[in-house]
Order: sequence, then structure tokens, then C-alpha cells
Amino acid sequence: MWESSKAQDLSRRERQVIEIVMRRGKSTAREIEEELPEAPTYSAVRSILRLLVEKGMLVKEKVNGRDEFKLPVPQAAAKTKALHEFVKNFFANSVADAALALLGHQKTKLTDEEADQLSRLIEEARKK
Amino acid sequence: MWESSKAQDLSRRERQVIEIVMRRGKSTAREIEEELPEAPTYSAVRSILRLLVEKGMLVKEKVNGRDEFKLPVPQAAAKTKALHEFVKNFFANSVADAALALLGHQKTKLTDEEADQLSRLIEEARKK
DNA sequence: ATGCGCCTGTTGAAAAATCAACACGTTGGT
DNA sequence: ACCAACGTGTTGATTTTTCAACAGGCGCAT
Repeated sequence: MWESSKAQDLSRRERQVIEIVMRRGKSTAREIEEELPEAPTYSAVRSILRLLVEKGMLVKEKVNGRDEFKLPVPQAAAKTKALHEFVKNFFANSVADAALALLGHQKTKLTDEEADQLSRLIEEARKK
Repeated sequence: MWESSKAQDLSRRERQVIEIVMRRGKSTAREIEEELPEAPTYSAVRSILRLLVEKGMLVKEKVNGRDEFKLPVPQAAAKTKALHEFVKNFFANSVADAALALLGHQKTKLTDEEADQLSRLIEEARKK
């Protein structure tokens, strides 16, 4: 009977914490404390983590008697979902526009493997 | 002496408003009210807008005696910047990973023109 | 010109987020 | 087994955010 908790509803600190966990895959409270901008006390970090667990945005797991925090879904899937959510919000859901903004006018360099993979995906997505 | 105001520092409501303006390019308070999830009163929306202007995150402009709100920088640039910020936070700054997540495993369809543009960008980014 | 409807800006109350202090439990070294 | 250091969970105070009520202004139709 608790809420589904959209990312939209997260507060500033909660968002920052989720981002760290998304990037790292899993984290201890101490690691999050170290990465948080304007980091508060360790104790405060714990409070935020507890709230996120209550909201179902993170799951807590004992590892060697210590707490580790992870996303309730596989990291890769969560990141992909977040990216598409972002594209929906900022690029009116146009994946093409977003991809162009991502790859265009940039000193981005791709390995041959990456470039080949992307080319293949593009051909698959090309409308018949 | 005023703050630089990173997107990181925005509160939940402020973020929602900025996203709307990013997507629309410009907005009146009334338009924002209509798009906000769990919309509060018009008056409350105005309060949030005023704060955002004070922080320099939005600029206010009189159009026909009415207020319109825009980003202080061109919309396209702001969106691209936000996207790269996102990639930095969620994909450890790997544009390639993000692009793969964006285009991969998706029912995304690209027009020939879009596909051609993207292919060209990829070849430009391919390491020599 | 007058009134009506909408827009505007200010203020302070209500709610939420943020934070740190504290008490307690656990680990690990000696 | 002991102690110190560190991890944990709870609580309540402080700060920030969120919100709506209100007072006044502007445009527009009559």
C-alpha cells in the first residue's frame, strides 16, 4: 500500500544519493558520504539512506555485517530507464535528437568496437 | 558574491519547473502550472518561479505585459549540457555507453536522414 | 470610464527535508 | 575477554521548501 515513488518525487539529497548508487552499482554509507557534494555528517547520510530504503528506491543488504545499498533492479536496466526518462523530459521523447546532441560537436572519441556496435544499432533502427 | 547555482542544488519543484521550461523553450506561469505533476495553486507556481529567477536559473521577460520565463542560455545548448551532465553522473562520463543504452534494445525507429547523420558523427568520432 | 477577470508580488504559515546528537551494537585487534 | 574504533538506528531540532492567502495592478470589453 506504499507509493510507487517516481524519481520525480525525490528530494535534492535523495537524488544525489541515487545518482551515486547508479554510478557505482553498490555503495556503503561511508562511500556515499565521501562522494556527496557539501557532505553532511555520516549520521545524516544514514538518515537519507534509511528514507530511500523506506521508499523502496534502494535496498539494503548486509555484507560482512556491514550495510551495502543497491538499486532494487539491475544497475544497467535502471540506468537505461533513467536515460530514456531524461530523453522524454528534455528532448520531447526524440531518441534521435538526443543521440545527435550526445555524439555531435564533441571531442568524443570512440574505439573501433564502440563505433561498430553503434553503427550496427543505427542500421537496425533505420526505418524500412 | 552570489551563488553559481548548480543544477545539483535545485529542489524537487524547482527541478520540475526547469525541466518543463527546457522542453518547451519558454513558458508562462500558467503553462507551467498545467504541466506540473500534483500541481499546486497558480500562486505557488509563481513563488517557485520567482526563486528560480533570483537564483539565475531562469530569466523573466515581459511579453504583451505578461511574464514569460526562459533559460538564460539558448535552449539547445542547455539541453546538450544537461545531457552530458547526465552521462557524467550515470554513465561515468562514457558517451559510448550512454549512446549504446540509448539506441540499443529499443523499438526506436530512425528516419533515413537521422540514421545518416548519426552514422556520419560516429565515423568522425572513431579513433584513428 | 468602469468593472471584471486575470496577472503580479509579498508575506507568513504549514510541511518536508536536512542534519547532528546520542545511545547502542558489532567488529577486530591485543 | 577487553577495549577502542567503527557501524547502526532513533530522535528531535533546525533549516529549507512548498504552498496559499491576500492586496494591488493592468488590460480589455462594454
